[in-house]
Amino acid sequence: METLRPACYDGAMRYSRAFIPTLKEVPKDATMPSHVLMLRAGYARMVGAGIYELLPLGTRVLHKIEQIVREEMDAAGAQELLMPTFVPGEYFKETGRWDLYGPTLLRIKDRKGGEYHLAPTHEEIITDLVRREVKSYRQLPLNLYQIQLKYRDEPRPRAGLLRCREFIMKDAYSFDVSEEAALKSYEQMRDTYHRIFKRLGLEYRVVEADSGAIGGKQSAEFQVLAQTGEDWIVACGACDYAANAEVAQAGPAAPPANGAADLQPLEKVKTPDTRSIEEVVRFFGGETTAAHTLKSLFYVAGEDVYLAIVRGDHEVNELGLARHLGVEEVLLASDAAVKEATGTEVGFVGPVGFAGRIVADPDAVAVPNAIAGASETPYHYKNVNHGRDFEAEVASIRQAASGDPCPNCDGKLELYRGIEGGHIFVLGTHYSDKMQATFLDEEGSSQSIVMGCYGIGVSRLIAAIMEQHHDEHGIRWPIHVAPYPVIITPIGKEEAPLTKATEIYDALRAEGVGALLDDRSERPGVKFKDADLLGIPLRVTVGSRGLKQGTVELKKRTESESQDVPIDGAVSAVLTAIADLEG
RNA sequence: CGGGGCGUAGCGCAGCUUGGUAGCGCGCACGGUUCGGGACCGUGAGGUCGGAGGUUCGAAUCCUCUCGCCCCGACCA
Repeated sequence: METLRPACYDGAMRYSRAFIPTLKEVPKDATMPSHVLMLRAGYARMVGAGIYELLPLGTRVLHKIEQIVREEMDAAGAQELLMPTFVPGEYFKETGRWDLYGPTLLRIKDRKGGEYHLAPTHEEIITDLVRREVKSYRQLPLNLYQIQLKYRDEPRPRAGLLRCREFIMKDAYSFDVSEEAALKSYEQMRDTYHRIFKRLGLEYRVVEADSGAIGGKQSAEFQVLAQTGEDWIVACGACDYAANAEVAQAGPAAPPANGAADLQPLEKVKTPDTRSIEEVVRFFGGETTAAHTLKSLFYVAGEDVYLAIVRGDHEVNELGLARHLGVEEVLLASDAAVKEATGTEVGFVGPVGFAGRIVADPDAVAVPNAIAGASETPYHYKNVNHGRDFEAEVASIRQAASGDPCPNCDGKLELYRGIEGGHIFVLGTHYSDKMQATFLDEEGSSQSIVMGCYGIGVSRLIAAIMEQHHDEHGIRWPIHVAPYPVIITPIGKEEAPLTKATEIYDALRAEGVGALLDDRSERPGVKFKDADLLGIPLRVTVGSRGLKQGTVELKKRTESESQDVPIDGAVSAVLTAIADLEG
């Protein structure tokens, strides 16, 4: 048992000497559970927006998580290294990301005016290292990782450690001789991440995702499920399909109930004060629902304007639209731009008569005799039909929603909120081509190294675990990440409880268990409240009452009842309970 | 970037409308009583009222600018 226990289980501590500044009241700037709890329980403090200091308890949790990550990464054959956070700008300039990253990149000038930045990620830096040192296929494959600070000047840092401008990330990079080999590395990292997330005690889903600014071809996110998460993900109740809502595909939605399937003649109706779909539905009344209407949105990409059409009860997936158009991103046109392009007030634009490029979702073109803006204020058309009244490129550009059919099976999609805890990518030769990171193969010909990259938001996971593991009294750490697995709480004013508690504490230390001994001269209620707030998984209560009967109490943080154990058996009972919680 | 809210003691807040000695609770220090789920009494320490400028005999309070923090939205027609 001793050999299985990581070294960081040690570091037993007397509470009276510990720096654990707890708060009785909820700090006014915190709203999310993890944010409130990390402040109240004395795990972290804010220095500036999105900039935090981890106090001793927070640091211990961080180290526990890091330890798990290291063990699993090392087991997968990855090797830890440490790159700088303060880096010359030339590498990002080489791949174009100096400009691409925009204001999110924290730029610094040195005394000579040289341009530097604080690294938001390290593809360029590590690719540079590898291109200098790796020359032969014999040196591959390689998987290198680090755990260190990252800097991103987020437009809106929020929710404590969940979205920071400075945060701790585990970033790994794989280098392979071929696409197939790279895919194997990717699969191996996926397996490794599964082991890590399970050991961290997290409920999560792996979802298809957009690869975003990192660039690359395939990626998957490890989404920690939490109502407070920023991301929307959809997952099938019946099969494995799961995706970030940004990229989720939905099967065709059920068509709207519509008595008249025959095409009716187009009809223009004066519809004052009907800017929203809701208002349009109310205006037409009767059987009309949002699914009978078409939502027409103008998007701008560069100099071009596009009209996107989705069914009235659906939302445009902007990422999907951008992908269809083959552009980096699309922005919803401003009211003024819409008026300029169409001569119509926002709320009355529609596809009929629009001369530009129209992209319509399959569910939208499937609506017979739809209601849509007439591109004339204040009018709508009734009985708009695709193919007769307007022509559009048909492409799936709507967001998946709860209850949509699964694209892979007969099941239904369900919508969840998630916290992006990890993200793995197949990068291909995106960076190695730009930076000439090549090797000589068996034939002696030069090939681009095929890359993958794999990130885990380590400091974010501290908060993510808290989001999943807390109750109204405080945190409930899974044993593997708890700052201390057990707290020993002597109560009563006599000598005996403290003496006995100290004996147990010393015995546990000797077993390599990092216990917290609450030797403060506080009243029992205070100690119990603090123990619950801190979230220590096990509590041993040593009171004069129990001592008279020769027992102490052992209580799990997740259970309301404690059990009496004989004094002499206390240490082994704790060890058993730890092993039990460790699963 | 846009919109909203908030900056007064370590934390949570009142005072501001109607300008005139800066307050309350928690926490902290000391003394006493208490002691199995955040006790009680007494005494005390602790504040450039986010910052700058202005109006005024006088500004936490009125005016202007500025900085910081939190939340919502990323304009869904």
